[in-house]
Amino acid sequence: MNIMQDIQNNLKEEIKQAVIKADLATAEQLPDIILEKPKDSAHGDYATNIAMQLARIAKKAPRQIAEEIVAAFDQTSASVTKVEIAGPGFINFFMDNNYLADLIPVILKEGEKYGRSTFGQGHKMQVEFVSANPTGDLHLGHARGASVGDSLCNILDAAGYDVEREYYINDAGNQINNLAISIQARYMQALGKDWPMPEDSYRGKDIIAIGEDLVNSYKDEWANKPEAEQLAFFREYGLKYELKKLAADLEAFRVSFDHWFSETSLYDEGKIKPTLALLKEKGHTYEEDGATWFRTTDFGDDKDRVLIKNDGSYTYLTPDIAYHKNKLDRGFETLINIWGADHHGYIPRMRAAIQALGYQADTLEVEIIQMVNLFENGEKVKMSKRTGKAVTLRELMEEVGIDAVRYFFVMRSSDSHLDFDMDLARSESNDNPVYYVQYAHARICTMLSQAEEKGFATDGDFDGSLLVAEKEEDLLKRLGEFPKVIADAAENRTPHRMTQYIFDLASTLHSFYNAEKVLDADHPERTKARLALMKAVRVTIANGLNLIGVSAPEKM
RNA sequence: GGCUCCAUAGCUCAGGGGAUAGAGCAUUGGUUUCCUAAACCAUGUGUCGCAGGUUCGAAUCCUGCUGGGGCCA
Repeated sequence: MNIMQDIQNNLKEEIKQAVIKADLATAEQLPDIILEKPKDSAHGDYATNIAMQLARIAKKAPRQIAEEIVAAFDQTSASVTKVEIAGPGFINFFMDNNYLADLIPVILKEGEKYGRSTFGQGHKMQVEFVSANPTGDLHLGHARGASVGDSLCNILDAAGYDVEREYYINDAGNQINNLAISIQARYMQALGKDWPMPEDSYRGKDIIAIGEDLVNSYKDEWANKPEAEQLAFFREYGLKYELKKLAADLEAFRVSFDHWFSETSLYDEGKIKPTLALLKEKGHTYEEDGATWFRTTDFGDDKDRVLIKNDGSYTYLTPDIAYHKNKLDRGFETLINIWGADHHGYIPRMRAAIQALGYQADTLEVEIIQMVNLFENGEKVKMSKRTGKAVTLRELMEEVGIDAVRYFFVMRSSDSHLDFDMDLARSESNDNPVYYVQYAHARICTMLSQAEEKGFATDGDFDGSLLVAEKEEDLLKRLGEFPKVIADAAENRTPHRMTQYIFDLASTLHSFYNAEKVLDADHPERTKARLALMKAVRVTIANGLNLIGVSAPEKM
């Protein structure tokens, strides 16, 4: 049930009828009625530009058309109290807002389900995100990807899509060999040996810890074994250790995956060769210079790509194609990959692969997450991956708290660079948007418990018609928008809109709080109605916070 | 050199064909015998990077240019 949607659909239908009745256009000619919410409330609750759009079809001036529509418009059945024509031909509608209070029982009944809809119609999608190599700690970029990906999944789910979250483990490539030699070096160093870090080694703190762990468990047992045996062991040990740590860090960050997919399994289960054979069979490959090429230029890539190098080994692309084929074979209708900006160049060839496999190009969507810069004391924090001096997700969580990190990373549009202000995220002040929103929630909780203490009735029927103050109407309107905000954020893959919404809702609540008194013994009935409204706001803020993985504290 | 993201208030950013372009912060002033002042109210702020084009209408769409980030060669 979605009251706001019903009201809007009804209004659109009445406008349509009026246009036809006024003989301005036939039902076939009529474009979709667009209702927008004017920024200025003096322009009504809704406005439509239909008169301007019809100017060409009806061959009349927009304002003239608007006059005729208004004359034919049935206000009563559209729940409209006033209609105005304004500007170049906008028709502004002022709604009879009595229905608004009806939202409250609906919200209270639906509780944590409020906001959910069937908008996505169970469309099967898979979101692959983070997918960091198991060779080190998660850093800032992964953290942003994790926040955005998880929030997006929550939002898609709430909007009625059927979503699966997947993490792709790059456990087959050369990076795992580098992990093994890095661990070997740290192990030897932990034994007190003079062993320099190899050229391509990983230098994160986690690898040092692994070296020390190994010495504690095995003393120098592995130092004298044959090289190949050593490296195989370090490889296996390191992979297990890193994966466990990745999962634990993500879990702490309130991100969990439905499926961890191993690259190695593609080899073990023989998925690579059939994929290559399929591409060849469909005529998308050719041999040149001893290598096998994929003709991605047929699908808009700027040059063809090698699949099998002349030494017989695969490029990175080959298992990735097999992986995406596997995803599609699993029946997902849409694949969303969330990648860091450094991978954007990879999109055309992946898209080409999807098409070569016989799917529409837009079956694969790639959301690019732009870079994060960390600021502390007004200065950019310098980072270097090579030397292991990157700030890790775990450090960030400990430093500023999970709620702030999650909120800050979804606060901005993904395609903007993000300046992460450590001092702001840490600050327990009104500058900090996380606290601002959480405080609104806590504030309501306090009111509700005070109400109990003071003996106000907090349950049962209430008279919604007593909610007539301007700030009450503002709150109700915002509450009603929630399901649509979720659906819009899902459809456009823009989780940052959720932070905007809950910030606005919190702001409206704070404003109401300062203007009106809720607990008022002189007006018991109004108090009852306001308490019901407060509960509805509390539910909605909590649901909104939950969608972005931020807690809704009862006390602050 | 190719590709890509970005350019909007002093700062950080929303807005992605519609009316007088918004928010937070910063500035200045005010609000508490009263439900949490982590709050509220008031206050000024703009060549929407530049130039063309499409449109009844462009910050928004298209092209080019400039500047910055990133990736690739």
